[in-house]
Amino acid sequence: MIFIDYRDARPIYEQVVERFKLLILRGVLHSDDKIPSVRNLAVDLSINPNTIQRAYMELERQGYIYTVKGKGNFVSDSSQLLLKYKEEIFSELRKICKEAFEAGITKEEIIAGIRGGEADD
Amino acid sequence: MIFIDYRDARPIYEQVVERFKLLILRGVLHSDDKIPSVRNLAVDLSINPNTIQRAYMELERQGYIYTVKGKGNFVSDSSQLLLKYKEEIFSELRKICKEAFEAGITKEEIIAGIRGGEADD
Amino acid sequence: MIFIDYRDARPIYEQVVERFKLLILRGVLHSDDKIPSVRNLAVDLSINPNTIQRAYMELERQGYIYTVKGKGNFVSDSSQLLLKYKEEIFSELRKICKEAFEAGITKEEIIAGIRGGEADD
Amino acid sequence: MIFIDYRDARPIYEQVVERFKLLILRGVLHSDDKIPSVRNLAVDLSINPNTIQRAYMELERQGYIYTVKGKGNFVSDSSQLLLKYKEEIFSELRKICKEAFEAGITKEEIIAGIRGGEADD
DNA sequence: GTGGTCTAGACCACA
DNA sequence: GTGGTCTAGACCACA
Repeated sequence: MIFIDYRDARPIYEQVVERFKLLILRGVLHSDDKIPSVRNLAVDLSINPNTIQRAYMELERQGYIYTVKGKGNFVSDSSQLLLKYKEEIFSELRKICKEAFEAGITKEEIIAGIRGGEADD
Repeated sequence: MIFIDYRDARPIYEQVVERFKLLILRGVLHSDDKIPSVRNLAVDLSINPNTIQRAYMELERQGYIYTVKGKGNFVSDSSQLLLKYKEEIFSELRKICKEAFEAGITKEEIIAGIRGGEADD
Repeated sequence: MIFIDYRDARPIYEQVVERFKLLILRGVLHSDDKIPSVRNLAVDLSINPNTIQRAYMELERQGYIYTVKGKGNFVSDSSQLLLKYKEEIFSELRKICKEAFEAGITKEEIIAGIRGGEADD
Repeated sequence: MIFIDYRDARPIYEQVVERFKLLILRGVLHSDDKIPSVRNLAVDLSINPNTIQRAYMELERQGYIYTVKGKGNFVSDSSQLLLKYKEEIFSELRKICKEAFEAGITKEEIIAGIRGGEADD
């Protein structure tokens, strides 16, 4: 369910955060589902529990999971999350578009680039 | 001409690289213009010469400037640069769009977001 | 009568303690009323009996209930309890006000904030 | 400037966060002041650098400091911070007042308690 | 078992 | 020197 890409330059905890966000946003994980315990996931991925702990802390801070001490971590009510995530994505997009405009790229060029670019992956 | 934002989380050398790229792409700096010496710029910005050196190395690697030993650093022929920069921007855009698609955001939503978002700056 | 909010960051036993305190202070439970047995409540709430046991121990320690071996747990004489509870609340309030004063917030600002804030619930 | 109270039940990192918040809010530390490096403060307080690191991360997340990699941590522009902190305090106050109201304590009692309570510390 | 905090210490990028 | 990430492992509160 969760995997780490060691060629990815990003820190491990950040990758873990992103994987869970996508699993939740795409509806693979549902509200109140229990996610793996810090220790279990650490063993599964062969990484240190502290790193998982940090990822879970961040997921909780961002509202994707909630923690019940002594019980485990659970998926939050996801209804609001997709909206928030879209806002994040759009904010990133706007930042890059701003850069693009500064370099003289037009809005139309960008839209054309996106129109054509989806098949890329 | 060049300034540093210490509140920006990015490393200083990266900020310096970006400023020069934009100055060149927007035509403020022209082909074969001499840019400040490593030492002068370091003094002007009150930062370590190593940091400027690194930024210039990166700019040279990316083809934005060329170095003439004993003479200084000069802006490259910019005709190809804008195309290359656009490719970089599009590559970043595609990366984010990919994330968006993975979370179930549609191409139309993204385009609408960009259409509306330009006034932001 | 008693419920648990798993999204509440506080430990479960603490939530149970608080619910009973409020039920007693607000007169829903009266002196010498029998409260549910540890086992029954544990089954009802689907939680570990140890957790209920711990909550009841804490309620007894604070004087809200008393235990009769072989009979069950009963609500204490509540006449003194409200006074004690008010003292607890005031102590918490004073702690926060102290923090506020340390940050330069004035007594008047606080009182104004409370005056206006009541409608919040 | 910073000290730890080992009798305080709160975690060390939380105490460090609070001390710095108060120093900044009260104007002891000013915008762009450098705060001690992670390692130095760890040595001074005889605690682990990771604990300080965590406190600084939290201070940055809350907007009290900003980090320049390789340079150190610096106090943010504090003009907005006091407002935000007041909101936090008022939110806590409202939560407790709500509890108080639920137990039948009146607004007047609370205000009287605060009026009289300031001298307490 | 489960998460939360902390210590001790390594290695990296950046300045 | 300075922060960022990570490992290894301890001890605690809670369930």
